[in-house]
Amino acid sequence: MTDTGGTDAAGDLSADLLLRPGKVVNAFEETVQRLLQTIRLGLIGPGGRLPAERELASMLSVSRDTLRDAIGALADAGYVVSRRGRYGGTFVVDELPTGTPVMRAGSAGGSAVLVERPAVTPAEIEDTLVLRSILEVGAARQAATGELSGIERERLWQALEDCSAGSAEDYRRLDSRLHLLIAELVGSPSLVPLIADVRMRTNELLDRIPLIAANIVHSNEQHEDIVKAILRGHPDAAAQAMEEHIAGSEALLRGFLG
Amino acid sequence: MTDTGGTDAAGDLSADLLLRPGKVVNAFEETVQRLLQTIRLGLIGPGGRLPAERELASMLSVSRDTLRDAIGALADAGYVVSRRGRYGGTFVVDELPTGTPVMRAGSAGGSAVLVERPAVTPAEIEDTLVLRSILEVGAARQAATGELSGIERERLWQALEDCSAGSAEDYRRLDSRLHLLIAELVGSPSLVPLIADVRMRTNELLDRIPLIAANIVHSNEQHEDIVKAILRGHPDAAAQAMEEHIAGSEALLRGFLG
DNA sequence: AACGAATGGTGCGCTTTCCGACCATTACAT
DNA sequence: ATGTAATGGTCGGAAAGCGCACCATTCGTT
Repeated sequence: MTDTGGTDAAGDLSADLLLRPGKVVNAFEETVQRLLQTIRLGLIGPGGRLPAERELASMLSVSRDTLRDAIGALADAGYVVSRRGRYGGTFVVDELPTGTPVMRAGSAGGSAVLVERPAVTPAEIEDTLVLRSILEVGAARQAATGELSGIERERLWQALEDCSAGSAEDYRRLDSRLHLLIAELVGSPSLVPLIADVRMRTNELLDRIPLIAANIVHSNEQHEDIVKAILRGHPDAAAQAMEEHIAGSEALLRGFLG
Repeated sequence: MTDTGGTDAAGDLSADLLLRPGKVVNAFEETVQRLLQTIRLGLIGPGGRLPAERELASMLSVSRDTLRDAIGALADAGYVVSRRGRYGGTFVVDELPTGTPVMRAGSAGGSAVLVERPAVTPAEIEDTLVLRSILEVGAARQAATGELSGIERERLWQALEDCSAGSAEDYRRLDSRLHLLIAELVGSPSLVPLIADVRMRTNELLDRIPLIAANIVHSNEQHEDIVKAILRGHPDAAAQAMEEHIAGSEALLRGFLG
């Protein structure tokens, strides 16, 4: 076992918790997950167009080949379609496939396909929910702390209205969009990917339980409380509203999956 | 520019904020940073021994070659020494080198060395401080929420005492250790690397400003408040104590670097 | 109808990383 | 002394990823 040395008396600590893989696996799967995030979290909606391959590869710091492999996997899974020629590009399909996709090595040719995710442990559920609470509540509080420009206030209100007006099938995506916008308004670029990631994990859990119409109505009311608190600049109120909002789906998830 | 599609009216959103490189650079530099974290954050103290190369490579999900390159770079920089033979291994040196190390391509042979970090932008400072506030305050609150075992309470108290008793030169490391232990006590494995990372970033900033003895005394008093609040199970008190603690170094950093 | 620009599609060589096997060294056990 | 187990050190082939150049297709413009 790891020995933390003798200079200080403190016993062996959490060294193992830091010595873990950084990147999930390889550049290819990493890229697939990234693109899946932008699609499933609604940052690029149905019918929307992805940046050109060369530009996108540059954004993600991967080679164009790797990016094309990832796009190919997403195309096979039915998430995107590519058209070439001028004003062509890669587009998100109108109706997204259902189910929770994850990667598996392809059976032939060296490419890969998307398959169902196997299972989820109670520990992973708890991990996700706790982390989500910390990040989202903290983001709401910080968003209400800083000054917001007129444009930002407008965008926030617009996202709230979209979320209320959207149909049930669009709800998950529009909801993610609103939460992600709040994270963006905090003004800490590092925060956005973290919340995006934890929301992806949360959505995977939510996909396993039924969607109840009454919950949507309730969520929309809470969204309004959150947005109002942020716009008024009340950090504690925003944090509390977000906490209650989070607690709702936490109870749901613990009830169905715990 | 990215078009988010026409199905919903919401304008183009933060797509760019998600489409960014995942891993910092390559496996080698990633590994160096990881090892540097465990050393500089005090998870493995001076004189401490790293896990065997084969095991460590497995932990970090990199090949043994890459790991050895990273260890070699750290050895060149004076952080570790390797001894071979039975009961040998790679050990952290007794006196850590000073300065803020970062990677640069080696001049010969394909290896690399550690050099000084160039600069830091105000935006990056703000990003780090905001993220730190969210994570550390949230962690303190959550740590005070859950039940703690006797062993955990003991470790927490021990870390607090170590921190108070440590000399000025050890303070940064022992301080990080205490904060990281709090994160560990939350029980959300995903949280620990996040706090470790934001602490590394914070420490890099703190290394640029003078260390004042009075601040250490003050910090230790605040540490005691935080730990007591956690042990007593008062989430709001723990959060507030942590917030005040954070605010201290925030003011310091903004004053010197802002 | 012809041209040009933007885009996806394809092929090739180079570097990095990975994987497995084997060698060299050391300290403890016998 | 001898043996053995655990460790760092070294080598060679395989795979993944990268960077670049070039091809093929489709649109708008002229």
